[in-house]
Formats: sequence, C-alpha cells, structure tokens
Amino acid sequence: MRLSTKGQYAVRAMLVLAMRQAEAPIALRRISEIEDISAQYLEQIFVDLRKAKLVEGVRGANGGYKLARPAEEITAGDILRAVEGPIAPVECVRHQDPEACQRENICIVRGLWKRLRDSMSAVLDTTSLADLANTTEEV
Amino acid sequence: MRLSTKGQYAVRAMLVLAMRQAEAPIALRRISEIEDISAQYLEQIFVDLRKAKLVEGVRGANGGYKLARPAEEITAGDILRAVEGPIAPVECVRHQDPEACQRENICIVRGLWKRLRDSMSAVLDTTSLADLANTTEEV
DNA sequence: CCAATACCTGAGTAATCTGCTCGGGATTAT
DNA sequence: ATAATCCCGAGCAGATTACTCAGGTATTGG
Repeated sequence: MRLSTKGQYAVRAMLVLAMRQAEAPIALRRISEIEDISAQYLEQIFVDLRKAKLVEGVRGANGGYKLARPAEEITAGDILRAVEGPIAPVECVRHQDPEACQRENICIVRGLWKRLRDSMSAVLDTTSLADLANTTEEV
Repeated sequence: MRLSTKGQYAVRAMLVLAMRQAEAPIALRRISEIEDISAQYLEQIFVDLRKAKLVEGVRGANGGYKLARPAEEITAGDILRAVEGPIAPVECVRHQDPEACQRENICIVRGLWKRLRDSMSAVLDTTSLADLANTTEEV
C-alpha cells in the first residue's frame, strides 16, 4: 500500500516548476540536480506528464519544461494519475464493472475499497501545486 | 498505489470467520474453498494474522481458526497492518523521523503524504469486521 | 551555419516484490 | 494408531520497479 518513487518524484518535480512558474522554462537537467533524481529517469516521468498535458516542453537552447496550466489548476491527483494510472486500491473499483463478482465476500468488501479510494481521491484532488507551494511549515 | 491480493485475501478470510463467529473453529481448508484462495498461500497469511493476535489457531482434528477478539473490535486497518505492514504511502511518514529530509521539496510534499495516510487510516480504522458483516447491499 | 542544448524514444537490466508451491513436522479428536 | 489439522521454512517463476544505455530529433545562441 505504498506510492512508487516515480509518483513521488513526479510531484516533487512539478513543484519545482510551480515554484518558478512565471519564469523561463526549466531544463530537465536542472530539476534533476535540484531534486537529486536521475536525469534519465526523470525524462521518462516527463513523457507521462507531457502526454497528460500537465507540462509543455520547450525545445532548443535555453529550453526546458513549464507547467501547461496555472499551478492552481493542477492537483496532486492529476500528477499521480498521469504517472501511476488510476488511484484505486483494488482493480474492481477502477471503473464500474457490475459483473466480475461471484464470490460471496468480494462484493461486501468492495464497499470498503470504494470508501478507501474516495477518501484518497478527496485528499489528492483537493491539493493543488499552488497549495503545496504556499505551504510554509505545517506540522 | 494498490493493495496487494494478500491484503484483500486477509480481509475476506477474516470476514468468513466473522460471519460464523460463535461456532466452532473453521478449518483453513474450508476458508480456502469458500473464498477460492490457495490453501497454502492462506496459511502464510494466517501466520501473520496469528502473530498479530487477530486469530487463534486450534490444533488437531476438527481444529481451525477463530477470531481472537469479537468482530466489533477488529478493524480492516488491523488486518491490513498485520499482513502488509504500516499503512503509509511513503516511507518517511511511517514514524516520526525528523531528520532524513535534506532536499527542499521533500518536506513540503510530506505534509500531503501525511494527510493522505491519515485519510486512509480514518476509513480503515473505523470499519470493523462487524460493520462489514452487517453490510446488506450498499451501492 | 552549426554545434550546443535539450527534448524525445525505445530497449535493456539488476534488484526487489508478489503470489504462490513444496515438503515436512507438531498436535489432537476419534 | 491415524487422520485431520495447524505450524514452519525454503524455494521459485513472473511481474514490477527503478533505473541505465544508446541513440534519435528539434531548436536556437553565437
């Protein structure tokens, strides 16, 4: 029940962009140095982020990446879904699939997984990059 | 960000015990048939459940397993922690470790992981086996 | 122009985790 | 005794994770 480092890296990298939003694009290499993440691994992560239209790449010298939308409009949930797929603790609550439920206790437990999924989504989808960037020192 | 089948199996197996609580111990083999889970894999799971004092094994012929406590006093969180370890999306929020936090954005994001962990715990620790067993058909 | 910068892509890979299987030993009701 | 049952440790194939490697392709400062 843990988050992959890929997801953690993605959020941290996006936060770097969010905290320097108005400025010129930031080179991937630079993010890699700031957050101490392998540059080549970060590239893969940014492929996902770009496909999800969360960032835009700027090519050429002095290029880099920037947020595709204002930091207020990108949530942690957006980022995690982009790099990790659906936020669902078990497969059967990913979409509505009324079938695929023969055994007696599976459906009973499914209600629990749904509540779990919803509580996770509630946190992740209400926390934007702007919220994180404005965090000063909450305990 | 998904739950292992081990955790899912554990909850379903415990629910079998909860729904037949007052009766004689139930053989592992029987649970395996009811829930269609490999008996030998279930054995491993019950090792963890027994160590966590959630079930008691009754040896010998006509033996089996029974809940160590009333179904009202065993939560889904208890079960998942027993077989999967701490409920924490990332390592650094498992316990209080004030150090191990050099990079700039790690601490900022940590607040998010804590809120995520707490919302997950809130659901899992407030749902007992008795609650699940009484579920009739919630959508 | 052109070489540096940087994005983009696909394949490979070591280590770890998951989801089991196999074989045997200990305990107890009948 | 013996069959049923829990108990225990090791092994193992396949998937996943967290990367690396080797090359592209696009853009632009000088």
